[in-house]
Amino acid sequence: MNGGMNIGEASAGSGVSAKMIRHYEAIGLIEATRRPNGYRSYGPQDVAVLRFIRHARDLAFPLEDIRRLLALWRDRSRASSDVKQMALAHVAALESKAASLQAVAESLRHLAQHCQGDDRPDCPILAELEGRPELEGKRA
Amino acid sequence: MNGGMNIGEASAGSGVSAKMIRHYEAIGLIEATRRPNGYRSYGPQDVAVLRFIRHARDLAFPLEDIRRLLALWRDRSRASSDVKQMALAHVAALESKAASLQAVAESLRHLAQHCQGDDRPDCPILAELEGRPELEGKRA
DNA sequence: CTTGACCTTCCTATGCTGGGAAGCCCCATC
DNA sequence: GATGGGGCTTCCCAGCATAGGAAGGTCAAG
Repeated sequence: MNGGMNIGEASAGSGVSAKMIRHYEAIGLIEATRRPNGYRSYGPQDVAVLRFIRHARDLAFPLEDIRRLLALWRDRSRASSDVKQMALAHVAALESKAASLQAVAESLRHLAQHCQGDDRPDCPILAELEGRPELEGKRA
Repeated sequence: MNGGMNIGEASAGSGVSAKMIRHYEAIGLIEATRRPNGYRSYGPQDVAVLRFIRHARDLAFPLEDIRRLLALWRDRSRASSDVKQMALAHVAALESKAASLQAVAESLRHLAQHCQGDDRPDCPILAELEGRPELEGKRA
């Protein structure tokens, strides 16, 4: 017990898979000291970082955001406004995504509503997908 | 004018990028006849298929679903119930995804609400991300 | 010493789309 | 006829975050 967990223990203690821990290291999100035998070694502080990352992922922050959040987290002289700004921007992105999914679901549900759903082949859903030529030029 | 559009025209006429048309062919979603010089050639029917695909993508159907939708579309003896079932399952998936995004946004918004957002470093958002150890074992 | 659990790296896949390079084809214009 | 340019071809790479697996090293217990 020279004070260091192997990746498995760090994983169990943080809820981040060993696979992901290595990945986060590969992309420079975290670092790890190595034992003489090449094994990664983690201290409690490292595990705290991993937990932080997982929590942020649970809140659907992209890894690039997390990189900045970590920097803010470690910077004891940070301004909370910076964090809040990131959070709110992220909230906006999430809500926008949610709204557009909801909108699509909505319109598809309407289509389905008009579909008999019986043994006959007539189906407004397929008819809609088929669509009129529409002369539509540009796609987003 | 032996009756055949090149991929560029098919793209313009369907709203599907040439890149994607080739990709759809590569994954076996569509086919294409070739001219003697190797160029792909598309007829109006092919363009209709591409439009169908694009409409389905606009409704966020995954390509595997589209594969089945295309089969149903072509099958004149299909039962509309099959289509409706797929559509409703997809609607459910979309709404579930939207709801979870919304839920995450919600909780993050609450966190942000309690953050002063000023020059001081105190930030409940970071505090939450830091989190208590929680003894949490398994992650989804 | 063997076994087995753990660790290492490296490659692959997912789902959908875009970007770009290298090279061929064809038509119009000079 | 030669040249230019735009379209076509294929193939590779990128992202996002995660998981799976292969091949091999390491270590502790039996």
